[in-house]
Amino acid sequence: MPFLEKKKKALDEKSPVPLHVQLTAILEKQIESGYFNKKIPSERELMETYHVSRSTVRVAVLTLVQEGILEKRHGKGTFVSNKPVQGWLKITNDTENSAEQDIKLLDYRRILTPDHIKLKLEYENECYYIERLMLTDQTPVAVERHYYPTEAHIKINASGSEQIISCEPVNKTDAENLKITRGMYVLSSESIMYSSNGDLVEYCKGLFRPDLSPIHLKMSRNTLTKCEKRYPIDLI
Amino acid sequence: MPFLEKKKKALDEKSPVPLHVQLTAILEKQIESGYFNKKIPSERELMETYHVSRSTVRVAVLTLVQEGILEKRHGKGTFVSNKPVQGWLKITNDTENSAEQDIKLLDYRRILTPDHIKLKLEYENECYYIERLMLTDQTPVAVERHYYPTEAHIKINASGSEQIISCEPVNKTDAENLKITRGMYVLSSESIMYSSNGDLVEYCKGLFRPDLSPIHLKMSRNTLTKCEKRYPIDLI
DNA sequence: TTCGATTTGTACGTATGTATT
DNA sequence: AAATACATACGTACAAATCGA
Repeated sequence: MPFLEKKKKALDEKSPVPLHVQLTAILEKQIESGYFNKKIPSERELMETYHVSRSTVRVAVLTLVQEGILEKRHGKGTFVSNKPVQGWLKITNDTENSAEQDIKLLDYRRILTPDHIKLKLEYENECYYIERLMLTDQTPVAVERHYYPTEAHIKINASGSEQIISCEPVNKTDAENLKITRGMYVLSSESIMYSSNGDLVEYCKGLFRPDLSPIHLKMSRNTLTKCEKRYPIDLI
Repeated sequence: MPFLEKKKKALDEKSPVPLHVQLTAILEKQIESGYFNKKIPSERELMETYHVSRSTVRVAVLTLVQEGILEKRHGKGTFVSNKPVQGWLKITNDTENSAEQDIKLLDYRRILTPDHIKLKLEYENECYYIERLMLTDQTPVAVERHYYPTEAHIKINASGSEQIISCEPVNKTDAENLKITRGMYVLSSESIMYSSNGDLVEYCKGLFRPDLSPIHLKMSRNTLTKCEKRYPIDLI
């Protein structure tokens, strides 16, 4: 029987896995569990808690910064990032930033999960449904349909997503909303977002007028550098 | 008149800009100029050359590693990355990896630059033109049209790109090649790739059958994690 | 195969600078 | 002005991977 060891957080110096990797893992778990509200302990505090040097702490923290999980602010501290995973597909309304953006709520209710969504929502029977019309200078440019699991936390930050882009003929209602003729095609974007523990957070399907809102990606060697904005999702 | 100073590479300790930032800039320039063939000097050599500590060298190199410009290999050294920027849009042929991929060359010649491309190719009068048909299991799924500046180096690595995705009605020839009926819509992807010094390397327009090859993006918080493959571009 | 040399990885320590509160 | 937090920079030492003699 082991001694009374309540200090579960301790690094194993004899382990072949490096100290900074162990520390990274501990921090990541604590962050996921919501143990830190927004700010994590300072480098000095982490040094003392885990009996490691400052450089070890810095490497561990840096790893999580690179993964987008933490953010450092000089003179202030290190904070849990609330940068969501969404926001990579920039809708380049040809009319530039000066344009007036607007969102019109078309529908919002709790519904029985449609069959074709069920698979993606992990077979939940009910879900929340939001349908919105996006406008730029009073011109409709997109329709978005969001589906959320009923027990999902509101305002959770997604940590991963998948997106499938295609095009398809528009149906009657959407055509009317987008003010285009029936039979025209629209750009479609299906996206599924996951939380850090793998749960599904949201399924969304967007239909875009290809003439008014193509999808614009800007990339450098390692990352997407400029696809800042998707329409924000503010749950009521 | 300045003294005879051939030693252009020296860091300014009194400068407000950190040493590791200065070193990063020097290395980046040398890399771009092709000064290093593949391997850059070891950490020890850089320490001695620039009279800085190992940690300073490591920070500078790490910066370039994060930007995807360098790659480290334990026990071997640090190397100039040749990971190209292309290869982010994964064409998810619904028929999986097992499927037989094929490319049919439709056209390849030197042409007068079409007007609508001229702007993108920086007003060059002539360019190389390649038109290819992509097939999966003998089924045509996409048409790609590549335009290269005539004096561009072959097999250069792009370091940045922009991509615009939309959809449009297909013309007669493309419809025949893709074996779809005229009037149908296709997914279109315009992409422009730049070299590290900002020169344009390639302009490409791809037309995809939306039913057979939607565009699939997989993302984590900071990066695209799984959009490995675009059709390889092997110049004859 | 073994051994040494080289190179990056890990980890410690110390000191000082700069931003924020 | 002082305390706190991260940034920069120096130093040392040993471990682990690689390669060639």
